[in-house]
Amino acid sequence: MNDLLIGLNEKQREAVLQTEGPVMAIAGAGSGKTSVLTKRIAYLIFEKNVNPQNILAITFTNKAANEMKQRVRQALGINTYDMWISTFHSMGARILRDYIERLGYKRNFQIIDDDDTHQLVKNLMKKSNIDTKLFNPKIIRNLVLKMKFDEDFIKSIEAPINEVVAIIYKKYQSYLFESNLVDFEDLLLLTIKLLKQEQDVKAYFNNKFHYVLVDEFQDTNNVQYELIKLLVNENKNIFIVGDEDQSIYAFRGANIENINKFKRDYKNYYLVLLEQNYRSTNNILNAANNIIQNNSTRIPKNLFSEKGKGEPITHYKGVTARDEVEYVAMKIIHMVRKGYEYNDFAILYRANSTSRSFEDVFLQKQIPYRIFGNTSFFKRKEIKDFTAYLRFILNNDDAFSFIRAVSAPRRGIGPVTIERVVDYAANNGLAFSDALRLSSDFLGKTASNKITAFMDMMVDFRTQLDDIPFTDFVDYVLDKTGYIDMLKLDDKGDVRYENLLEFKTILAENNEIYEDLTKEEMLTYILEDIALKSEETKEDVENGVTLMTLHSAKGLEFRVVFIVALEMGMFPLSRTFGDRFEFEEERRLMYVGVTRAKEKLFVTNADTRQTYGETLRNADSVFIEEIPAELLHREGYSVAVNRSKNVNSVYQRPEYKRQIDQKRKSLLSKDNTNDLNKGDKVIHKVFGDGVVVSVAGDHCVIAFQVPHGIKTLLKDHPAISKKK
DNA sequence: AGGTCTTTCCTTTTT
DNA sequence: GGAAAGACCT
Repeated sequence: MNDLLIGLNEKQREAVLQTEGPVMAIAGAGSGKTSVLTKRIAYLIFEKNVNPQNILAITFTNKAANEMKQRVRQALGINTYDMWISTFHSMGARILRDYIERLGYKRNFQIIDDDDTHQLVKNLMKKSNIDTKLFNPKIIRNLVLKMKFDEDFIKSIEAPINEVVAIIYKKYQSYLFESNLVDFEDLLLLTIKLLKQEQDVKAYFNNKFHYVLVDEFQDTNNVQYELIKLLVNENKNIFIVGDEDQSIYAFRGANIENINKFKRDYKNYYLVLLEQNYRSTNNILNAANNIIQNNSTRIPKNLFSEKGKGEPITHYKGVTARDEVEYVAMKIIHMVRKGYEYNDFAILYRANSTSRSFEDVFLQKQIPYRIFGNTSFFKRKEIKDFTAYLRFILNNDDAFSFIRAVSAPRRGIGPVTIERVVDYAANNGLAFSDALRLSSDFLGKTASNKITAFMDMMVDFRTQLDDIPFTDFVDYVLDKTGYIDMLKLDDKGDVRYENLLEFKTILAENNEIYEDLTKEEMLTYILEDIALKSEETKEDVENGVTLMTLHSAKGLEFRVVFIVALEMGMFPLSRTFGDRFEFEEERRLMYVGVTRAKEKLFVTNADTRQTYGETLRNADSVFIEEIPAELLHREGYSVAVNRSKNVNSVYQRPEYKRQIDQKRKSLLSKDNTNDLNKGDKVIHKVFGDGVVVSVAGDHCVIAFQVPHGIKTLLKDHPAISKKK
């Protein structure tokens, strides 16, 4: 048994050995948390003879769940197939798949993602004659989602928005139910409803899960907390690991208060503090400690390590954002020559959109990379279209998928016709599928013939699904629907076709995993997987630089980390400037980013950057300034400006000087001069109304209204005009 | 209904 | 600057 504990420090051992009763582990960044979790699972299984099926381990992201599975599998040689190591949402889906009929849904429910809910809310608003200009669908959707968590929430919304939210909430909920669809929130809320309502189901799971482990506890929201509480049985064997400094999901409702709730609900909990860091050098940790101590609401804590000081942190400031990217690429190439692997590098950014410029340059310089994030495979149009077909084949009441499928390619059934089917169903108390079948009763001949033809095709597909292998099935559907012909006219058709081929592979692979199920069940599971794992990457790069958001970097580590686009407005985001709570969350994100680095940290930014197609100058991020100067080594434009000579500076190279001079000239050539003085009111094309704070040379500082904040801009920029 | 041109909106972050 | 929605025409 001692093998298991080798390499653990005393605190870590406590966290592993204290198996009975509630345990709270406060684990600083890099303190070996994952290793503790895995070893705890191993200890339960090997030493306490706990059946793996009696353990529930919950994580936040798929990446974390996969990592834990892999660790358990590899390090411990345990098959994870029957083990419940999953995210909150996939756990919910797994429970609901077996019991959702008790709540009136059908077993083959499908999960719709956030993009879909957005679309749906918008459609419902239009249908209810609500002006989407007056009421932003995105805001309405968010309020509807909040109302799902708590119906009383409506009371806190002001008129007239509350009325809109009330109407849309009702329609949204019944639309999902009628279509047998479930959104991400439902995965948690319906599970809670189920466990509360059906005592035998609750008893089953309480009896099943003897040990519950929750990773990243600081990120739980109230609903997730409630769900955990329902799943933990009277033995209260619950183990939570968390670090309030790494709480970065408040925007999604994460509630640090849950730590206090835990203390109240599990009074005799055992506390373990893991403060020793095994990941980073002290320069990096000191930077992290210095940054995070600027946050007002936290319990002071200092990470320490025995790894020595290490290298200084490098701040590079590029002339342009392109220059910044080139620098990063150059550094990577140099370091690879010195013996680093591409895998050792991570580029972390605040917003997914930043990845684009890195992709461009990496492709050009042939630096292999892996990108995690929203340009997800499963969010691509062709994949969404095709899954819409699959979903509709399984469930003819899924009006949402019908609309998508029937319009790709276009086949003469447009919004007006669909609307009439939906209305007919609603007015006659029919299911959507029945209304489709009865279309000749209420539609013109042309329209109803088209619908009938489409439905016949779907019936055929349903038969073919059982009769032919998945790979052939995909070809069959693509061919019969005319999708292939449509792609031939699309200039991106080739890429789209390749993606669909990739999709075929995914189906084939899953075919093997779910071998003993019927085709329908198989497809249902696969579609569920796809809905929940929106973050799949193209895995084909074995050794590549990692590109990801700071959010998805949590829990990971890299020898070399670049935190990029560190400018006021970019990171921290300008919209957080006015809100201390949000601003401190940005800082925690920075803390997470910094503590990902094992050996070397680069913080980079640029003097000018294209945003919304305009060139802006943003000030350096405060987060750079919060790193003590003695830990920082400066390169690039910041040096050029501050000390005016540095041979390493790319800015010194004549071609860059020319570049930026030209850029400025071209910006100013639009015959725009603004006679601005402190206190003048201005209007900006993108940022709206603002007040001039100061003017210096060709630049000025303008304070814009809340979402935008204070910006430094070219005074004569054509987007700025003075208000009379 | 559907294709093309024009305008608008956009950048949080994840399941 | 680019995607997506809207306007306008066939």
